[in-house]
Amino acid sequence: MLTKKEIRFCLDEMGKMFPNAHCELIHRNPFELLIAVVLSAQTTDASVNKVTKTLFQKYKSPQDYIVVPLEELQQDIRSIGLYRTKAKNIQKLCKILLEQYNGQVPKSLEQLMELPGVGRKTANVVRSVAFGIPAFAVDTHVERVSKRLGICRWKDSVLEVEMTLMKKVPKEEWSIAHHRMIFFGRYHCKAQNPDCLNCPLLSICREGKKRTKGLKEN
DNA sequence: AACTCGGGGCA
DNA sequence: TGCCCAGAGTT
Repeated sequence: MLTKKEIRFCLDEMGKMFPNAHCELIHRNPFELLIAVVLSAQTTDASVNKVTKTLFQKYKSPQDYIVVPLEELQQDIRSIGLYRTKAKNIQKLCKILLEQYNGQVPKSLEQLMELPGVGRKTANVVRSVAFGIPAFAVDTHVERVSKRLGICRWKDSVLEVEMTLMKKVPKEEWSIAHHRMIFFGRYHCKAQNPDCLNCPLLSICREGKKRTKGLKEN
């Protein structure tokens, strides 16, 4: 398992590789971010941004989403994966915001996770990005990178990965660390055929050493 | 823990 | 055209 110092080294190197790592979803307020993140499940941020660019001109508030027929909302987000269920969830979610939270987005993890279409990852992104609350959103990139590097164990659940990261990374850095790991995972430490030979983290990466064994010249 | 849901992007 | 990518919810 990597030490805190080794993890810091990793995060610093990721910062050099991706100095502009940040949340890529378009949003101007917590409500729009919540919608954007719910739409982003199992979908790339680029696809979501294509949809929200026009969506947010038409729908400004929770009321706007529930006064239209479900079919209309579904058509408006048709180009992303799982759009039928996502439209249903957004209407249910908007009703809950109006009925229970005076139309505002709640801030607690528990309240967010009770909303339909909002799981742990989505709730943590909203807390971190919209409200500036320290949170570690573990998506597939963060999970893969953590496991390959050796920050956590291969068999760890998503929750265990999150707990380990929160324990080993200073709280003030959770937000930037999670964005760096996402960029690192998406563009460099890819799921398929990662370029370990050209990775600045190879010297301490558990998986990288295994993968490059016998491949290195000399 | 395994399965389902359903698009876009890329080879 | 077929393979890979990205989470939540249900059993």
